[in-house]
Parts: sequence; structure tokens; C-alpha cells
Amino acid sequence: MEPSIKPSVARRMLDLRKTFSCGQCFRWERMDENRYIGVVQGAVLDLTKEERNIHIVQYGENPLAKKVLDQYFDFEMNYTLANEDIVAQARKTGDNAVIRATKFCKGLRILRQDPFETLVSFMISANNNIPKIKLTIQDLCEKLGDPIVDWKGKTYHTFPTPEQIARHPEIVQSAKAIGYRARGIVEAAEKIASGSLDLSQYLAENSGFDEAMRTLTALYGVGEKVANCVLLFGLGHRNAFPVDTWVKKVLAQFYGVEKSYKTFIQAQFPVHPGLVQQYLFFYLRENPNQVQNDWGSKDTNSSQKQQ
DNA sequence: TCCCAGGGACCGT
DNA sequence: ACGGTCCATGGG
Repeated sequence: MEPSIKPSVARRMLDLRKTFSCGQCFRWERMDENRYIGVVQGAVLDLTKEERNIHIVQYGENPLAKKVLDQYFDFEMNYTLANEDIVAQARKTGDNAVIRATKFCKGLRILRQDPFETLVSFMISANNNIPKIKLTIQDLCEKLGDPIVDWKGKTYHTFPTPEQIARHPEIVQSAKAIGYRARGIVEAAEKIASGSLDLSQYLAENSGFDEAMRTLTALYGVGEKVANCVLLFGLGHRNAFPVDTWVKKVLAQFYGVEKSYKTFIQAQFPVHPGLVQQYLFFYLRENPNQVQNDWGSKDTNSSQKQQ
């Protein structure tokens, strides 16, 4: 069967490796240094970096329109300007961690992923590690998602819909290493499938941060950390600031903060908080040793921090 | 056996 | 809003 192919080219600054390996998404597969393949909505996207451009080929019955791609990759936001604002703010407070992390993360973009996929993915992330999260999600997609076959015969899978999950709770429970996380996932899917919960209502364009946060954390299996990830990576709330074990390491090592995170974060990262969070998170994960050396001596750095 | 990984629920203050 | 306690999965 002839595949549906819709090529297009993205010219904006986009570093594929940083964007796909920074922990915000779990379904992009690295083919080589300049090529990644992933499933977005109902389409398989095959991305190749060609000098300064990203060449996009997609196949599947439902290719994504350019506008949808622009939204997914957050091309509507100017990251060059945002990064300049972040660095300017960091200079005011002498925040070298943010300055270094921002430079290190040039080309990293925060995706606007499907809210339901983001919710389920980060429910799975609770008390878990990234390789195992990927395995569970992949297994869930293969068991409950719709197959998409490319022209070479390779099969990909869409992320299951709320209906597909709600209809087969026993299959969800059987997903690899999902364990106790299945309950909350099925419950959330049932609410969405029955119409009593509509995630699109809590997109940044449609809802305030606090209301969206309250709705998400009311779900079983969704605490503040997972909710922040859903808000940031799925619902477009760029003020969200997920605090996980790595961010706690950042706050402890560089800022000497080991409690009352929220208060400190609001004061220290007022400009593009979500971006800053992701920069700090990714910088520490990619440079654990260097960061240890740079930040390890609390007595020189953190004691000089204002506040 | 213990520790860790992008924690959560539940309870006290 | 914050802190403590118990809970939970699989891998190293």
C-alpha cells in the first residue's frame, strides 16, 4: 500500500537530541544523531536534521497539518528571546546555574503534547525511572493503541485513547511493570471517556493555573509533581515547575535550599519558570560530574546568593 | 538487603 | 502550606 507522505521543513531552532531526551517525552526513537522517529496523534513523524533545517516526513492515515506541527514543537514561541530574558534575569541575581543551564540547553524546546498521553505517561513516571517508563508506555501502546504500518512494513502504534484504556482495564493492569499505577490511569480514562472530565478545558488558553492544578491533583495517582508535568508538557502552562529528585538536587547543591521549595522557586525563577526548570533538570542530568565540581562547594557559591 | 528512580495518599500541625 | 509516615514497582 502506498504510504501517505507529507514532507515539510521546519526552520526554527530545534535540537532534536536535547528536545527528545530531556525527559519531557518518552516515545521518540533515536535512529542516529540526526534522525528521530515518533508518533504524534495519529501520525508517524520521521525527522531528519539537514544542516539548519529539520526535514519532516510523515506517514499514516492522518498526517498532521502544519499548524498542528507548529503547535507541537512550540514554534509559535520565540526561544531566542525567551532565553535572553532568562539570562538577563539570572544576571541580575548572579544566578550562574541558570546562565550555564540556559546556554547548555540551546535548541531544547518544550513540546505541547497530547494532554491525555502526557497525563498517563507521567502517572507511570511516579516512583520510576526513564528507561522503565518508556518500556511501560511502549507496551501499553502496543497492547491498546492503533497500529500504523509504514511503507517498509514496520508497525508503530498510536497512544491509546481514553476509551481504549477504559474499555480494557485488565490489559492496562497487565502492561509491563505498570503495577499499582494502573488504577489511577484507568480511573482517569473512565472519567474522560464518560465525559465527566475534559482535559482540553484546562489548556493554558482556557484555564487558569490553579484551577487546572486542582482538577489534576484530584485524580487518584496524580500529585503535585505529576500535575506540574502535565501542565507544562501537555497543557501549555509554562509557569509550571515540576520538582522531582533531580530538581531537589539542583536546589540543594547550588542554592542550599532543602525545604519550602515553592516559595524559593517563585522568588528565584520569575521569568519563564517552566523553561528554567527544564534547563536546570536537563543540565544536571547531562553533567552530573561537572555540576558536582562547579556547584559542589556550597561555601563559595550558595552563601553568596542573595536572599 | 538496601538504594534509587522525574512520587502519591493520608495525616497531623 | 509544610513535614512526616507508609505505600508501591523493578533494577542495580
